[in-house]
Amino acid sequence: MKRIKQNTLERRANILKALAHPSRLMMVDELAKGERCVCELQQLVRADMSTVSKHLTVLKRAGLVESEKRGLQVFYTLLSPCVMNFFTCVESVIAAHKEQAATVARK
Amino acid sequence: MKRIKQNTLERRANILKALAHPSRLMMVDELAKGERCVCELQQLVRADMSTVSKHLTVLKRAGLVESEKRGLQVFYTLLSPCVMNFFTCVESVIAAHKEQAATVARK
DNA sequence: CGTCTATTTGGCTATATTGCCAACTAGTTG
DNA sequence: CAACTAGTTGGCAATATAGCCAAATAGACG
Repeated sequence: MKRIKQNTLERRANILKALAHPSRLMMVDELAKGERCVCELQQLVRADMSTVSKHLTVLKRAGLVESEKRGLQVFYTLLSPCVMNFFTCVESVIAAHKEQAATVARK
Repeated sequence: MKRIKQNTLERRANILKALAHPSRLMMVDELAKGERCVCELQQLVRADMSTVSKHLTVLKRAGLVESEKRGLQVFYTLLSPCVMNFFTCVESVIAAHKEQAATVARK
C-alpha cells in the first residue's frame, strides 16, 4: 500500500519522457547495434544536425547514452540496452489496442 | 540494418509518452494492484478530479487502461501489467546515472 | 595560422502539455 | 422531480518541447 516517493516518480518519468519521441527511439534502436557518430544518426533520422544533437542531449541527460569525442567526431553509446526489452510489451499494448478499436468499430 | 517504420516509432513513442508523467506513473502503479475508481486515484495523487480524469484519458487513449462505469463510479483497470517490468531497467539507468554524476563531480 | 569538418549552443517560433476552474452529464436517492 | 455524488468536458493561462537557422567551438590539416 505504500506510495512511491514523488522524487522517484519524477526521475522515472524523466527517463520515459526521454525515450518518448520517434526520432529518439530510432536512434536508440540504432545505438543498440553499437556506437554511432552523430553524423550517422543524422543520416538515419534525416533531421537537421542541430536537432539530432539536441535529441542526443536529451538522451544523455537522462543517463541513457554517453558520448566520447574522437578526432572530429562524437560517438554515442547506449548505456542501458535493457530498454530494448520495453518494446515487446509496447507492441502488445499496440496490438491489444488495435483489436479493441476494431471491436468497438464493429458494433 | 533495416530502419523501423516511422509509423511504428510514433505509436511506440505515444505509449511511452502516456507513461511519462509522475502522476500517471503513480496511478499505473496503483492500478497494478487491482482496479480502482477515479475517486481512489484522486486521493492518491491529490490533484483536482478533472486533472486526474484527464490523466486517465491519456492512459486510455494509449491503450494502457480501460474503464467501466458501475453505478456512480468509474473503475479503471490496467490492461498491460507488463509495463511494470520497465522499472527494473529504469532504476538501473537511474543508479548508473547517479554514479556517473558522482564520478564527474569527484574530478 | 587559416580553413575545413563535425558538433554544440543560442535564439526564435510553433505546437503540445499541464492543471486549474466552471459548466455539464449521468446515475442515485429521497 | 429535486438534490446529491462521481466523473467528464471546455476553456484558459503557464510552461515545456520540437525543429529550424545562425553563430560559436574544437579538432584536423595544409
